[in-house]
Amino acid sequence: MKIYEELVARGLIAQVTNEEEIRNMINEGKATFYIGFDCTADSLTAGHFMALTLMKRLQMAGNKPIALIGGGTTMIGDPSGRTDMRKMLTIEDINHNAECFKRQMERFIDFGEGKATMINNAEWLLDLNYVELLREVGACFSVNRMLSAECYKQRMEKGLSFLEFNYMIMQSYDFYHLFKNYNCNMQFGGDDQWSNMLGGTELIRRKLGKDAHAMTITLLTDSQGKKMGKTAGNAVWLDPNKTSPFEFYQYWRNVGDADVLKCIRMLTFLPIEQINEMDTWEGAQLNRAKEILAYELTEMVHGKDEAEKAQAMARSLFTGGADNAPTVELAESDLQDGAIDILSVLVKAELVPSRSEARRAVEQGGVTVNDEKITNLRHSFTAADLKDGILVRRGKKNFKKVVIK
RNA sequence: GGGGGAUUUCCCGAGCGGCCAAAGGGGGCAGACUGUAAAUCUGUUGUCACUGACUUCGGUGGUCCGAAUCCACCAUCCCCCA
Repeated sequence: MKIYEELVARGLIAQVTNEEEIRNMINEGKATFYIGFDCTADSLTAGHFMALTLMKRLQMAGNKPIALIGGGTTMIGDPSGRTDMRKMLTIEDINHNAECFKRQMERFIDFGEGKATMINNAEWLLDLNYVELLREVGACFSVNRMLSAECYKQRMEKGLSFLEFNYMIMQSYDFYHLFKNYNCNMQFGGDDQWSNMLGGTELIRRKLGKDAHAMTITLLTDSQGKKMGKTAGNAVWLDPNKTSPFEFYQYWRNVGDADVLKCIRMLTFLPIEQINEMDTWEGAQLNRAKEILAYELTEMVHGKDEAEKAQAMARSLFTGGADNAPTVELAESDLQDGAIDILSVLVKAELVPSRSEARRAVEQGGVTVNDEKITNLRHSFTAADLKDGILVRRGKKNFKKVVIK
């Protein structure tokens, strides 16, 4: 199976400008393509991860990726799919974020000589001259057309600033620039980027009279149509300090039944045949598939050691013992009169954000210590109790081992 | 530039001068049922020294025994006209 067919089989392709040409080009390893990453945070997210795997797949097929860091475009802020304006970031933040992105990407993509390139569009965007740009590029865009673009639709009701309106032009200019200077003939991106990407191919056609291509990746959504890679509004980060390997593992371990196979297909590098076999699994058997998914992804992002640790921790936790639990150390000074009450323990272990929540958790029967339910709010522990450590658990999935130094 | 409207707890959104820590929904958390899933049901959802106290309703002052509610100014956003 050729790469293009594989991408189709994995359900990764959403839209393409010209299927025939793109298929031939990437199957023969002749594409030089780019994917842009705006550095709006100091870590990549699970969402970017899919783009990175795509980059890798294409690289393995002989194509040449360009990872474009959006140091310049981030100054503008992409309004696509947003209902309100992004917070404006300072140039320092953007540079810092770009650095973080760079480090994370290097783990996945081989940027060795001639294999892949990483560029920052700040290099050319920041020096643009306004009037020159208007005459050079602005003349090629029709405001009427731009306004009808899908990515601005939502914003037409709530308001769209001129700043953000220009995002499409910046992104188009990127493609034009890369096409001219790096022989980049194709752009990939999330499906929400489609209109921005077409802006680029259009610009290239107008300015240079040549064809460039664009292809979008299916947005990873769950069975209810919600974007995946988020928990309660927070992104699942690739940075282990922002989302621990265990949390990362658990996120994928807990995806819904309806979504497991889709995730495995789209995100992992397991052979298609193997995935198709799993397709027949159902019911509780899917739990096995979820473990595979979680392990595979954690391994790619955090390495084999971390993946194994996370898996062992998850297994032991849910089957009784929990030797691998994250440990919290208390000091002698945390005790009062030689003891510490359960509420304080919960707060100190960061299992709850406040004593009030600790109280509620206990009152509702959600707190367990060494597998015994605690119902007494005043239940307390002495230094002797804590010497060997106690396993404190809030709800089913949050737990810490608490020990005294 | 002129006129009008808005700003409430994580989000949306209701709020009469005292009965407002503030309706309702969403989301979150916990419990039951399960398979660490989904759906469903129940409870809960400002903080603390928790049958009580304290801090919240864009900001700052003011009126009043008492203000999310009234007044003044400031800030931000939206709409209409130009």
